[in-house]
Amino acid sequence: MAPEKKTRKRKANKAPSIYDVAKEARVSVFTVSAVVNGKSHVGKALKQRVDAAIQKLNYRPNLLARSLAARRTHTIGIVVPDISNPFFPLVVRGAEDAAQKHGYNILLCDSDDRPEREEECLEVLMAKRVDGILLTKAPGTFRPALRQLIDDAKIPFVLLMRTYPDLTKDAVLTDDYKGAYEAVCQLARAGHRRIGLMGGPMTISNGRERWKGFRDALEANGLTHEPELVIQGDYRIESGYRGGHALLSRSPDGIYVANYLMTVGLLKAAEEMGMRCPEDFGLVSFDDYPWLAVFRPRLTTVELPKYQIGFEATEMLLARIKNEPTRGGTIKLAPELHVRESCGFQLRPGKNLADVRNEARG
Amino acid sequence: MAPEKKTRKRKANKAPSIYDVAKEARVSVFTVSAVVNGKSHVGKALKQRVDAAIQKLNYRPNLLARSLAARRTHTIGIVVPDISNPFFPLVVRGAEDAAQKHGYNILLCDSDDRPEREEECLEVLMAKRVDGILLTKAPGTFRPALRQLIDDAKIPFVLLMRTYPDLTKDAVLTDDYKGAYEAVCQLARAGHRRIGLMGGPMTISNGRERWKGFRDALEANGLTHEPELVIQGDYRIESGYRGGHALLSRSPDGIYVANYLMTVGLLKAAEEMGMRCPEDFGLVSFDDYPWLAVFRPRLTTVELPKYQIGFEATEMLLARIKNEPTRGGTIKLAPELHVRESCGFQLRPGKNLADVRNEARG
DNA sequence: TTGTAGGCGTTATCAA
DNA sequence: TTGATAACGCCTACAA
Repeated sequence: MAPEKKTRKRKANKAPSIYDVAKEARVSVFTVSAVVNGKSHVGKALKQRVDAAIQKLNYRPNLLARSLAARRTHTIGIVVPDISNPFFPLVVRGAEDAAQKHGYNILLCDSDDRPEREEECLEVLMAKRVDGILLTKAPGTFRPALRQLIDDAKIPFVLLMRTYPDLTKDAVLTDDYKGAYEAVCQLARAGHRRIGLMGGPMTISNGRERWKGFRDALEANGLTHEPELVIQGDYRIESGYRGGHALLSRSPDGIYVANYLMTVGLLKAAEEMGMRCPEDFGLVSFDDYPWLAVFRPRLTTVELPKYQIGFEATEMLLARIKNEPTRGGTIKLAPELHVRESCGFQLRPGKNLADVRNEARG
Repeated sequence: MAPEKKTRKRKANKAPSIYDVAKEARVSVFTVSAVVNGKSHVGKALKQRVDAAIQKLNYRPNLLARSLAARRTHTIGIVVPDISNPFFPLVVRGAEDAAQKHGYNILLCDSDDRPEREEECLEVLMAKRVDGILLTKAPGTFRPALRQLIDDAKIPFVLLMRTYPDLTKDAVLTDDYKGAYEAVCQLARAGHRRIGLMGGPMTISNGRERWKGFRDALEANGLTHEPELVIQGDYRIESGYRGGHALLSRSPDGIYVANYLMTVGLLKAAEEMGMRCPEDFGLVSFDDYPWLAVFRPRLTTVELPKYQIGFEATEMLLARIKNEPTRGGTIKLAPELHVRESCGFQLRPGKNLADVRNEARG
């Protein structure tokens, strides 16, 4: 028996494949592939036939199949603690813009800063064969099996906002030490002496950095470090609220809060306690937002370049993916102090702080 | 010549495949597949051998290959105008939670409300064979070729926040008409008579709905509709800022703003013009956020259940994907009025509005 | 219950 | 320049 030529089933009301195009144009699939990808040189005539067939069938390559064959998905994963924390949307937007510029897409995951969920996210991202991962590391270290998986996959990671040296040195951070240092100096400059800290988790690198900046700034300003004025939160509103109650009851005259959500919680606590900012306490917060310029109290903040973080991290990741001779490593972006009323800068030296407060009250 | 048995190359320092597991466990790939997917009944002994092999090799199925074969990616696409608009993160979070619950992931795209970008997003999502798409439609209609693609792909869509009947009736919306109506009624209740609108684009369904609600509420309260007090923006800060300057210069005593970002812009304009809220104009805004309860002016808002929008839309989409006998159709979620000081409710009837204003000024 | 072999839609290798 | 055909890694009839 003569071996019949293998025939592909003709499409039955499903999306056309490269075979359908090849048949329509009376060429081989190779030729179609070459035309579609602009590789190899295809003769004018053939190319036109192929283009016509593509047009006629409204053909679009199946990127899944392409990814499987080419071992490249043109998709990157991004794991953030919580996209609904207003800090991250701009980071993600920066990442998306950079990715899109290079023809990549973004698979988004929220870890809620929980190690188990983070692990699930990473597993599925790797199983879906993303080309690289942007990670804002949750507290804790990877389990060995996961670590093994990551090593086997040889997939590049770039860290966002938080270090995790065991995994990689490639990271885009902000200079949190400096930011916190400047925040506290601003409070000191405004005349505050008993300065409290509503800080982040010490299990997170930037929680530690911000704490160090706070501590060193106290010292540099000749202020004493009072342990009871230091509270550790988890960057969520609720912890800022509870911490705010505790902290404010100890009457600090200035407070540095390590992120925006905790500031919101703390202000709620202040209100419940009938304490006003900046009349009763000065405040400097991390993260700035457009609306902070129009609401009162107008917050003095240390702005972090969120968009840039996402954008540069993605550029770095793509460079790794494409194996470009890259300066990877750790990038530290500069924070920027936005001075507004909440720090109490109106209360300048020369005027006694207590007096000004009484005026404000009266 | 005896046909040699087809042999798969052994893994050379790359992720183990189902073949490697099969070899290790001395079974066929079918058995491995059956064990991994929990289908079919596999004998105790074999199952144990397979499990051991999986463990030993730290095997994870390649989801790309699975998707190609099973024609199901367990990934859904979501297209929003801009994830950095604070309205959308919670929507996306709701979608992610629902998706994750069912073992799905999310591919995120920003359209910037530009039709060309929206088209690119949709094309690539479909090319990557997502199982379904959540879409916040940009203004304008689809080009025929895109429409063709969508029809050919037979992929389910669920619309978010904005209708587009030509595509599908499946949508999760908010009752924007009612929300706007109530917002304006609240302004009227607070004693305002010349009420202005800082609205959204009339090219977007909810822009029209909110406008209608505004108009009808004016009429229901016996107020006249003054065209010069109606301004159309695009839901961005900048348009609220420009519109705010224009609108405030016409001295309305109450303003309804159709979204949060435009409110931020309008408040900035007010500040530049030296006008205070609520003393100089009452304000009701759409969208609520946790921080609006702690900053001044405390905004009266019409809250939209953002998280629920994303969550329910995803549930609906997944029902379609799984071909469940579903009540699809259009869901309208109820908005919720949060009354705070910005609307001027302190200025109750009985007290003359102008008088109260003078008090506040004095 | 378990194995064999073909298909999913590309890319990539090697001849022609 | 082109074409035939084997990967890519998994699922799934159909057989045994």
